[in-house]
Amino acid sequence: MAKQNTVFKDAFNRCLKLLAETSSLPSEPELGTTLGVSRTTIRAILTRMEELQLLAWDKRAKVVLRQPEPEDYYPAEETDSLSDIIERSFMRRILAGGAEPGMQINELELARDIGTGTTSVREFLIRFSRFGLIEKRPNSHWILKGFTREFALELTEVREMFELRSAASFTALAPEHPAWAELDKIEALHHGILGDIDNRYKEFSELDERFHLLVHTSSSNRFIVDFYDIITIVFHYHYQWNKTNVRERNARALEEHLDYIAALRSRDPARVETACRRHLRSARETLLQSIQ
Amino acid sequence: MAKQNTVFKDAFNRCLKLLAETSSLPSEPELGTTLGVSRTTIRAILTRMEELQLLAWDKRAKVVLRQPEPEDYYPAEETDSLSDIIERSFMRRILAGGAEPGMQINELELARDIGTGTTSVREFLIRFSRFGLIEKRPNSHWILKGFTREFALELTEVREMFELRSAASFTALAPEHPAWAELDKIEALHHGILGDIDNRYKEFSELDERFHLLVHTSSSNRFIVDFYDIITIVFHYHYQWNKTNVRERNARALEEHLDYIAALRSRDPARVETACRRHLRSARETLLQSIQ
DNA sequence: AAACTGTCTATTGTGGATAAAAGACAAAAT
DNA sequence: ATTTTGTCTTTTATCCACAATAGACAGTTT
Repeated sequence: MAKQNTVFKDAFNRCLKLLAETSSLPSEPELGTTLGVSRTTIRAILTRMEELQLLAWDKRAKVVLRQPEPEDYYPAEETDSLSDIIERSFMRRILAGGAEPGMQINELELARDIGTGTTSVREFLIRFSRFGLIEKRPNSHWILKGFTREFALELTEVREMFELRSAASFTALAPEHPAWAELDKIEALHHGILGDIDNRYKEFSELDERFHLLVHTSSSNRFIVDFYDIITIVFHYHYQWNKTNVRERNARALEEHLDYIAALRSRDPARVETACRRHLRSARETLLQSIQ
Repeated sequence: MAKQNTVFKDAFNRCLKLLAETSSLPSEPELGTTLGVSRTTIRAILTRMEELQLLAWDKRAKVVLRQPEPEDYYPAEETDSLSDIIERSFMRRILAGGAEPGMQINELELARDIGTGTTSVREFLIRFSRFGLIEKRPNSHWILKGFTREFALELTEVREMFELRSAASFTALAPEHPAWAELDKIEALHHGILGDIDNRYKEFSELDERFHLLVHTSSSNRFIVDFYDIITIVFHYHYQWNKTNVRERNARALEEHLDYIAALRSRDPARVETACRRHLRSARETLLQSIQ
């Protein structure tokens, strides 16, 4: 099947939303910038819109003919990139199906299972290996090192070093640095969620990532920022399978965040360190609890 | 050309050395363990040795017929794995040929240049990307972020955090832990090289890696140990192109190491920290000097 | 003059094919 | 009863082909 046209389908769906809001579409380069794709893809989208009688297209004139209907959209399953599909499949496999440490991982079997070529699986595994959960035996299989207690402890040890350092450098940012404005927005969201915690506690996960990423980014160190990818993926999947006391846990974490944010604002190093340590300790406990 | 038989050729060459030392070779599984390859490869080696009239092989009997000659060996160029070749080629390219930050890296062009398929180049770039020197634009090229001063500073910042932490945990190792014995050996090598520094200063680079890896390993943290790969590759190539004052620099580093080793032995945290910091500072200076 | 479109080329993402290498299993040898 | 060998199957490493996507350039429009 060579390359899949998920980029086209996803951009097409997003373009339908744009189309719903105006009577004519802008120029091809402008659309390309807006949707983050090349002109080739834009032109494919416009062609398809013409076919569906959504648009009358003649050079610069791109007149909207009708509102998009639900059936004009490509189904959501078809817009996921192959690497996302492989990632989800793989994570489900190693988290669900009795993934004992030491287990062998077989590229070919994985590929057959997911219904994809070996090349893509292989590239995924190479990319994934930087998370420290799998290891390659050259000319042979991969080994699953497992989502174990040790893994969680090693991960959080580094996380704590990096976040303490980043939090310290955060206080040194100039007052006009955009990070402070972002911090304001994040704080406001915290209050918003806490004010309606029973209905909105599920929004925490995403906000958590946004907040910690902001802190890490202020280190201006690519290794620290890149490391946060590992945290993200681990917590992302962790949130999906540990559902005990989510509401209470999240409420507590939100309070800790607010304390942490106030400490950052105070620019008092000792206070920042205390607040940061307290929050990281409870985050670690939460993670460890979910393991066994 | 499908897969290259570099595993076979390399193992064959190593097997010739074994053959030179005995009158008959051991069993197939035993050879496999010794050379780190499967029986399939061992049997290919034995077959080849028979063809070259080096060996009379009949089941368990593997009688050496003559000593190997230089022409029995496969040439060294043919025993390098493809990924090693790609790595060297790539590093030469980005270090030599005016590698400005922001430059685009083209998989196809790189592959043509090296004379290999695109898949292997792609996989190399994915693996290499964890070193933070390149970055992928999805559906498009890679971008060289460059071996810049910022890169070196970010690298050494993390290195210092990790090494200080590792050095501290080193002092907590039980006296019977094998790391202490390895430390003894490393210390002896330091004295050996310092005693004949004019002739042996080039041995420093390898010893340096061995010493720091030992320290990092004592952290028992996979992320810290894995990070040392980045240091290794950067210093490896760094040593190849910065040749100014090598003798003096290495002599100084050896002295610093000895001081650092003595501090580790003392198990005095403050002393360890001082010695470690001093050495890391001068290592950073050396690296920075070579950049601009 | 600047931005846009038409057209064409080059590169990336992905499946498939194939030689090399690993490894499974039964029969044979110690 | 192990260990070794012969044979066979499976998997990995690598190249190649091709659709999707990006991107370049010249001609056209505002």
